[in-house]
Amino acid sequence: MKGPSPNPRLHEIPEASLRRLPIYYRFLQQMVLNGAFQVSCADLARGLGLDPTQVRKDIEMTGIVGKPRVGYLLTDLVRWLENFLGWNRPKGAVLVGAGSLGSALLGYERFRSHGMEIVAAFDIDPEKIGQRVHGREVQPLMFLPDFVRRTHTLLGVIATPAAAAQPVADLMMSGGIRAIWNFAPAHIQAPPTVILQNEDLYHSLASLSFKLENRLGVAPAGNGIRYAEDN
Amino acid sequence: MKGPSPNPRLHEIPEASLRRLPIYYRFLQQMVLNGAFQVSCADLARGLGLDPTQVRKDIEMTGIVGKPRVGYLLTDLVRWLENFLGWNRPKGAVLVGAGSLGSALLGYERFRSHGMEIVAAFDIDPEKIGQRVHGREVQPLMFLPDFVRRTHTLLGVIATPAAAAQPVADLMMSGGIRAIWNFAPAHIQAPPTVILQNEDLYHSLASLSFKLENRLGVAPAGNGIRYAEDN
DNA sequence: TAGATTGTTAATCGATTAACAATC
DNA sequence: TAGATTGTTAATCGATTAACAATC
Repeated sequence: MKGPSPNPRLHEIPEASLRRLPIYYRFLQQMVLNGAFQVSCADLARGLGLDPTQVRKDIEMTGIVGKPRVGYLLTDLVRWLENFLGWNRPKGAVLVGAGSLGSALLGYERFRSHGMEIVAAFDIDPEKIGQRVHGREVQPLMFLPDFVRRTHTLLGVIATPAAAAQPVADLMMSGGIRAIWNFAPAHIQAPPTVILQNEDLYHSLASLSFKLENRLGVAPAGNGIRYAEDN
Repeated sequence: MKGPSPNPRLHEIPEASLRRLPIYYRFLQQMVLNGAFQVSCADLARGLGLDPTQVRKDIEMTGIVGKPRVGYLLTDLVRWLENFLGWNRPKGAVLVGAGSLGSALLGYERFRSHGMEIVAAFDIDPEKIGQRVHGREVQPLMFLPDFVRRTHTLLGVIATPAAAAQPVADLMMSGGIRAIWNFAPAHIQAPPTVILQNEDLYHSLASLSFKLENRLGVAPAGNGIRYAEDN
């Protein structure tokens, strides 16, 4: 068995498929705990209530080869996915914004086994600077570019208020950050060379609120605001 | 001007479009602050660096009618979007899990102006029960079904460890919860009558980690784990 | 062998993008 | 009027789903 071979079409892998892999991964880990030692895509589809063809396509996309009529060796598939996603090679990250969300993120110990380790935290608030949050001392924001440059950190996490997001992103990029995980509810402008991933909760909330009213028919009578011009 | 008319195809509105509306909304609010009073889709596209046709389609989808050569009255469009998304009709929600993430979510005051108000928090940990978090007293988890039934709450937020997610979801549904916003890294099984929205950070991390390595070429030499069978 | 599963190709579906007519 | 923008239809693109051959 070999590691994933260099795939010339790596950039063509659909985002949606990438985001489903952790679902499979978690289910596989559960199977390991349950003492299983092999697994088929059909097992995965059944267990998770997903479309079998989709699961097949997603797994196939990672390049692993299975055995017809058998499936995959469980531990092989788990390690394959870890390697495919880079979860066995944690990448250092800096976090800006030691508020409640930032502190919560600093407490996510399992980020490390999922490809990311937050190695330093920064804030602009003198009250927060110097405090220790989950074992890391909050540093002054102005130290960030130098820190990033010195440590060759490529990943930045933004957990600031909306207004600070763009300046913080600029500061990160000035130090050499190449990928930004943005939790602030703000649109960040960045060159296409920088990977930008937004985790804006209000985006989700828009979808959820809309569905709740329209799919469940929960909206109040009248179903709308009234304008003066209404008759 | 009238509110959005009943649209027989509401369920066909693409998720992706729904999730872009908050981006426009925020930009429009900024424009209001800047003193503008009208706006075209082209303005939005330019300002946000998005495809103009896509912005047009998204805005049109909400059913608002504009004026050729002019666009939309800024305040009209802002209110239209608020109404379309249900953001002017906050829906009560219960939260389970008063850990660091749950506490952070309880602190999001602007959820209320985005369609959701967390009206109660629950936990199973005796240490947490009775504590006040951002003005709400943490109640014993066992009180949840009755609370939900009594208050006709339809929305549930899960911010528990993974293992608790499914039982908590079941408890919520037993009380009448119809939509679940799940922040726990776990796959939840629910009937299709329940709206389920997962905010699993590890899904995002999978995508981010993969892109960082493969789009930026950051993976270490060898680019893979080595198995004993390797030559 | 029979049959379940992988591997692969084709068909469908839906979202994005492009083109163009209508309008103020 | 001219021209920018809305409104609408068509074309493209990509992801999902279906079909089927290969394999152990």
